[in-house]
Amino acid sequence: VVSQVTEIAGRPIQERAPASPTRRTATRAARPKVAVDTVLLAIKDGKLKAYLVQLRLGALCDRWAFPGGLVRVGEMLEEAARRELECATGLTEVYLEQLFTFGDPSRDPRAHVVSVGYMALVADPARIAKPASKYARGEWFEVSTLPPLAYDHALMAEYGVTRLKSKLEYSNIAYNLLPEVFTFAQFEALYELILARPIDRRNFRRRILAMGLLRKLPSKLRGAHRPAALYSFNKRSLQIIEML
Amino acid sequence: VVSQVTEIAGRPIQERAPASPTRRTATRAARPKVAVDTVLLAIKDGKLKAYLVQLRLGALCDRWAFPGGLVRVGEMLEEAARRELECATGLTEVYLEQLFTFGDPSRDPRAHVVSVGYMALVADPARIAKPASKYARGEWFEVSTLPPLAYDHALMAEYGVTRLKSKLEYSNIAYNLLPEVFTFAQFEALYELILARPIDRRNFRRRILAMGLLRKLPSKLRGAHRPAALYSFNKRSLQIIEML
DNA sequence: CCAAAAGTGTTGGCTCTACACCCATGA
DNA sequence: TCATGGGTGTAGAGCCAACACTTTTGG
Repeated sequence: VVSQVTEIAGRPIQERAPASPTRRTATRAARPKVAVDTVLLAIKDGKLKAYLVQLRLGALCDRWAFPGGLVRVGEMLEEAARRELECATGLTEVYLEQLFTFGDPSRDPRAHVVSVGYMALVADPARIAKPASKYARGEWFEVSTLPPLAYDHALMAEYGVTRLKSKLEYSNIAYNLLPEVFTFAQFEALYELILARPIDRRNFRRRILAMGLLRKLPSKLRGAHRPAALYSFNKRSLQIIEML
Repeated sequence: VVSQVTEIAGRPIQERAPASPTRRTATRAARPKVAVDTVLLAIKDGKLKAYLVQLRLGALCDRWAFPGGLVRVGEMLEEAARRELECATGLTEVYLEQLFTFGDPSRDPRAHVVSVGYMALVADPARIAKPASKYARGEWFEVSTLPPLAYDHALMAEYGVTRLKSKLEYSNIAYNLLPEVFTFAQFEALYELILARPIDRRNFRRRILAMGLLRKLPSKLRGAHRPAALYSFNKRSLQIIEML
């Protein structure tokens, strides 16, 4: 009943040259497509927010979704995610991390599209450019009150937030959400905000400073009150460290 | 040699390419394909081993690889992984968990195939059937001394072992690697084996038993020496618990 | 009675948590 | 001088790690 011939080795063996893709695909069995989608997160107005875009055209054109699109032949997954993210936001050089791959055939009503979900973080949510023409608009939404989302993007949002929460506890990932230089109060507020629980200031400060993650800068922030010491991360690359 | 019977019979999806500019399929340009590959792990002869298969045909036919293959249209990713795993081993009902998605266009020299990597665990490595005809043979290898692997499967193996190690520390995932009923010594040996470090028996036993993860059975194991109490897991479903 | 694996408690050090007041500045 | 947010220390509890001998059985 089942012919194994098609997939000897589980992979198409007769396709060694991408020379004549058109004619070949015409006769070939339909295959799922590959897309990437990126949950872009940032702190804005004291809230954890996600960036959503609205498609200009198509069946789902009035629904919000995360920026994403099909992966091209010869393209790395992360490269595709960066390309689509830049197209939607103008951002380059963001922190990017693979979340999970969503393959439910019904997640896209039009076709079977397997989507590799990414999480992206930016420190400065204001530095978003107008989206490219394929999108009608883009906007930041508080993650706790997202509008109805296209595809399975609500689930993706959950994965993103969960990953960020847990990674805050065992890595220095927070450096992606803070400016180069910040006060300790900002750092602590970030943790309280995203983990959604109060943190004892004295214990937290003692522990964090003891682990040598931050560098105290000579300058101070002058404002309406007692000046705050300024800090910056010693290493702006991902380190796995128990934070809490 | 191309027979689409499998695909078409399985779940035909009319791909009519709606005029959507975002995820456009209109020209049927070449797209990356989607595969799944599964790192199957088990404890055998007191070692952590992975199951590898050798392809019967194709360019890579003398290289070892993890069981896997292309995802069909309309198929869930995990479903595809189970199908390929059963085809290679006869096993059903294994524990399966998504690891990571590997998308390097050069990972498969023949075509751009994005592969969703899974980790599978079995308690009884002896219960492996002869692989289906597409494979020449299958064998268990110690994970520390794997033979040269096809594709990027060496990397996948690393992801699998790393995931297993870390998940042993914060979940009850071990129930997938032990029989229904076991002695505490077996349980502890599993941890020492996979984490590759000695564990203090008294501290470990006290902590584990205190967290109520295991149920002590009335019977005892009789052998050449002092009989050992038998235990079994209270819940044989994944629980996130700090174990170490 | 011997070999081999199973089973068991205590102590000291360290870490974590709880908790409240003074400080520096600009307005 | 006052309002506001920045900055600091201590003590008690609980947890964790280190550590070695006794028990039970089969041969």
